[in-house]
Amino acid sequence: MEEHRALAAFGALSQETRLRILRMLVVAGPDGMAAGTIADKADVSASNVSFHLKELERAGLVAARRDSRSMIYSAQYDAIRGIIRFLMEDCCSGRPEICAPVITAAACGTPLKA
Amino acid sequence: MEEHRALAAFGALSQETRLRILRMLVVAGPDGMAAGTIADKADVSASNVSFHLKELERAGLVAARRDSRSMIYSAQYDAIRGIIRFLMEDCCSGRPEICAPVITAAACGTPLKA
DNA sequence: TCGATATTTCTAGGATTATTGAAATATGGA
DNA sequence: TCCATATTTCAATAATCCTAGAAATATCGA
Repeated sequence: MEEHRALAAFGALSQETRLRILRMLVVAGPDGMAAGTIADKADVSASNVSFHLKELERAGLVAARRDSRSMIYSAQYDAIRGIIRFLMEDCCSGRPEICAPVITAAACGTPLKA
Repeated sequence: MEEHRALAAFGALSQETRLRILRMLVVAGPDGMAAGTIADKADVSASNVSFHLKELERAGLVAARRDSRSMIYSAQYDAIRGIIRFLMEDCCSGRPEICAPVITAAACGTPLKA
């Protein structure tokens, strides 16, 4: 991931409503959620959710598709992976000891050797 | 890492100059770098570098200490780890398959089983 | 076609953030 | 003490971002 895209992604993640939306979409999975449903659950107005969804889309973190009258938004896992990787490469390239603990410890709750 | 701190960290990382500074400081290691040196290498004015360093400090990504006439700034590895972990927990809690590839693939260039 | 639903676009505002240069503060050495 | 160095603070400006509501667009069903 080039710096330019990383900057956009960090900018998109630095806003409370957007972070909340992205989290919801990650949990929702590939099926995604309709804009209206997102607005309801995130408790923001239609035009505001549209603004933030566009921002997330511009950053490549979500994708949109139309389903009848609804617009369905879904998280772009590749992009999320991209940011994590960007951070890791950025620190690890200089200081591998930074990431090592995260990798061995976190491991997404899934034991690495399982 | 609570959401509040994560938002601040993402905000700090979403600016070109600050991202550049943090990368330099990660490479510099625990010894850190003087504000003036950072300003030179990042090619920004003294007051501007001060502004951005304060922003990074507010986000907990760097720490400052005085050494004679210079202020030495150094990257806070714990905080960097914190963001990576935050992203991983956020996605992996809902969808473990997102992070798995990053963990097995990236691994900071260090083979996991070495 | 008409009306209802779902969402986006536009406009205007207020708020936050970034940049600049000048002035202020802190430190060390002559 | 005085001067030079290193950095921060301040004030003003420019730029960007967020929010809200009204109007516009798209889709569906009657």
